[in-house]
Amino acid sequence: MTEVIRKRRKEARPEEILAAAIAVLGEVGFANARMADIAKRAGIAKGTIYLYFKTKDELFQGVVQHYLGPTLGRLDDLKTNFEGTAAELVAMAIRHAYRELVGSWERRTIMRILISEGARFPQLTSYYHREVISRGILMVKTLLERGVAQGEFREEVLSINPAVVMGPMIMASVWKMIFDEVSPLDVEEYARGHVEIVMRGVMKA
Amino acid sequence: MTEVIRKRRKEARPEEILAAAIAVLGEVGFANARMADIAKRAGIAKGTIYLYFKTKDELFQGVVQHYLGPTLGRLDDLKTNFEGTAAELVAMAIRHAYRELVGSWERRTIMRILISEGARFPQLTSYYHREVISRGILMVKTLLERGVAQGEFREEVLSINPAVVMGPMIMASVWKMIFDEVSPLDVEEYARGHVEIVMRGVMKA
DNA sequence: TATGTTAATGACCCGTGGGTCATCAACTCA
DNA sequence: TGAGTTGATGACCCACGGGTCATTAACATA
Repeated sequence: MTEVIRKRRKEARPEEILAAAIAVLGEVGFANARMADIAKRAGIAKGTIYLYFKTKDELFQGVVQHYLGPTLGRLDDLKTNFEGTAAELVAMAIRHAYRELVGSWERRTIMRILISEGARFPQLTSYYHREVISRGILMVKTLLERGVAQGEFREEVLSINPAVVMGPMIMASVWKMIFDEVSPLDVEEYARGHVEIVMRGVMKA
Repeated sequence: MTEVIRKRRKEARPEEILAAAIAVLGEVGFANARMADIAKRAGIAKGTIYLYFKTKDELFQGVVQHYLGPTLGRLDDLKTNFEGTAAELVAMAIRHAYRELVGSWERRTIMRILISEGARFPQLTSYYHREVISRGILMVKTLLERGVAQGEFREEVLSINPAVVMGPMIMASVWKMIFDEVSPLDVEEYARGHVEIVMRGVMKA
């Protein structure tokens, strides 16, 4: 008869549970993730999760907010504080976005689950769109306009859907999620290609 | 007491079931798709599905093969039979790919489910990679080489990962799957932007 | 019309997993 | 140190859905 040892850690629990949750979600997806497995990974009993999150759905919502929150806003700083050519700024922004979105296993996982389960979580989908996608698009738009204003970029680029510029990044994210085993992606090299083709596609001369 | 009317349609069943299956899969995803719903949509009883497909997994495999099969190979014809500038050919290839992949609800659905459930179907994932992705990449690579050989494209483009060129298309696909409700995508206009930026990014002068 | 064959049915079985709650133990404070 | 509070536990409950199979009815054949 071994004694059952319990630990009371009201403060630390939520974060521990979120960490365990995204780990399991990333491995097997939302539908295949069992609450019991998340609990096991967090080193607690299943019931404990329900002390902090009412349902599985709410736990997922917690995961999204926790791991997406810190990203937001950083991009904005870049563009206002930077002095230099628009070209340099664009290149820097793209690399930054790769680091934040493609380079983060957690954020790739969130994106993947929103792709698969998005219809069941419309509020999270629009949250993601509002906080990540449309911010990114706005940023691209702003940078392109700046480049045109400074005479570095062609004027026609203003008629291009800014999402096109972000496109290759999404592909890289998708690739790392599903094809990396069969054919690993060198993100560094890929990102260089992305910057290169965008720069050329956008600049005058 | 209404009579139960049964129809015997051994030949037509598999295709009817596959059609019902992809419809349901596209609406709710693999994990949330119930065999009973697929049966209902096909106008048959649940047990009937199992006369033609051993398991749910196998049914999904059938869906992928059925709706992906016809795509393959068409792209190849394009490049061998076409006489013209490499630039025209690239533009045409991109537009063609949009029509085939982004424009088809069924193929977007398959891609979405492979993203979410890919880990559970490694053989399907590698099938998709082999038959769709790496073909696309090879095609891009070939076209770029041709453009360089004909002196239309810059030589540096050969060092760019061809997947970058396909990237925006993947984004369009993802977008239509999850964000179209909150912010609908004009695929035509988006594709034009894609062609434009790639052409500029790739051509000399 | 009778008989055999087989496509089709749907009630049923049962493993699975989200969610509950009576019980317990860690900690507090008097 | 004893009573009260509350974080933690895990056995249990039960809805759900994949898969089965005895039964039924459509069609062929003679």
